[in-house]
Amino acid sequence: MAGGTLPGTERDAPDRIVLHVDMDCFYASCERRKDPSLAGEPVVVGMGYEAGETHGAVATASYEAREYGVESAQPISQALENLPRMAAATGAGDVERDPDLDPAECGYYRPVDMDYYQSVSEEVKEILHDCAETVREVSIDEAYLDVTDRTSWARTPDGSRTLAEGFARHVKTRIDDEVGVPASVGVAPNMSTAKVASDHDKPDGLTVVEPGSVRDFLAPLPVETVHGVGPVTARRLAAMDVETAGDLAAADPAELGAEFGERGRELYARARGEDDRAVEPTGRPKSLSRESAFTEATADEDAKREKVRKLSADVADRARRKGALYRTIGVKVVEPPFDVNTRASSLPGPVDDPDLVAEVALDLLEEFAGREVRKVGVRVSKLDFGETDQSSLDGWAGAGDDESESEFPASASTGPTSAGSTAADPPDDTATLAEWASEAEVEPDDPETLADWAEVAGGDGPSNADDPGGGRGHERHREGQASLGDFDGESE
DNA sequence: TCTGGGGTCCTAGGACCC
DNA sequence: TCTGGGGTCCTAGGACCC
Repeated sequence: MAGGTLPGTERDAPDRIVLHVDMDCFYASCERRKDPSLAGEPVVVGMGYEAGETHGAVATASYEAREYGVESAQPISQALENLPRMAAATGAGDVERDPDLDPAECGYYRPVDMDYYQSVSEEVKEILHDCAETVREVSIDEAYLDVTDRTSWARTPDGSRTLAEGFARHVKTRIDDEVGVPASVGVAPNMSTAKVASDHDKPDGLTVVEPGSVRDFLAPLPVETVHGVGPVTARRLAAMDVETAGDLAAADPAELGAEFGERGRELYARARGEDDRAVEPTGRPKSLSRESAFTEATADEDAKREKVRKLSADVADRARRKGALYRTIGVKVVEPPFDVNTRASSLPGPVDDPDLVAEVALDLLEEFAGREVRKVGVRVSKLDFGETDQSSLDGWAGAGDDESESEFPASASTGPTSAGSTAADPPDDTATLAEWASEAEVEPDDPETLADWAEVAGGDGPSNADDPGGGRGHERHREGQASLGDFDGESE
């Protein structure tokens, strides 16, 4: 900081200027950029359904579509009741419409085109990084900017507005002009207030909350507008007679702490506009997952396993492309009506091994054999980006380039600590793998899975490769692991 | 309202160690 | 040997967000 400042006087540190940029109904806006004839029309972007189908859920509805009661997360079937689909001629996502319907009362339905949205998002983020030193990208359509050193809370000469407001308008206009999608922007002295501000006047809004007026701005708003208060918390707060952010700000923090733990105090602070968090650039992801619903609940083992295999391959592939090793592999199994189960198991060390993801995931799935499921998911976590050192030299060669991995299974050449790499790697590495194997033997916790690990870890690399579908892998090595095989449960 | 997909963080209980 | 307390890691579930 500036020379001569006394350590004790930092209380006078200038108020920060934080922008929260929130793209308006982003997917729908992207569809409009792709097809300008959709401008001003009701647009619904749906997930989990094919073009023309009625299965899936609404990802984003344009504001025009919202007028008809279409909401995010709504089942498409219900959205269609509120807003029928426009006729075929208008685009790939549309089918023949009932001739009795008034076209003026119909909407345009589009399936999610994530690659395209991602590319539009990157254009926006480029502008944001151009406008601020520090950008925290929260999601595909949302980011925080700390622009304290780019502008000021001072007012323009005529006193009509702050310089910060002008700066925010500049950011907003650039996005509109250069990318062609609308954004709402909130400006405030901290992140949580900026977040509320950006939401205050959507779409195409710009809300500035100056340092002295934060409490007054928040006070009248419904408590759900505080970031972190969802339906459950709102209901519990209502039972305590807390209905607005002002009520929350005036509540007894000790009571909130007793009722909600640390989170209660956090929400209390936010409602008071107190938030010291620095805007920090987005870190590495903590987990990667993929999930997929069945058209209708099924108990068909083959169907379940097939889906889990596919999801496992997708997740492993994504992890590899991101350079992530993972130490925990898990599944999610959703049973009707909507019971979410998760199971996970951790490996002794981080790996990049698609076959292992599938094996462990299928093992975990076995617990649900014979039960109806409506959705399954696969997740890897305890990610390790191998930030470390020298291993990158030879470990990186094959990353993201499957073709180059000729003699060993995919798992053998990609990660520094890949489980399959025993055969090829220096003694150093082998020692680690031997440890894993022995660890597996002394902990008969989850016999099948551990058998698999032991096999993979101690294993003859290439034998691991010839399992194209990842299919019935269990028989393959049950023999060699007699001591662990004893545990063999209901399967087979 | 019969519910899509991808994340984060927190809590609670159990295992295990000192 | 018993008892107690503290710390850490693990898994499962829940709430929340976009």
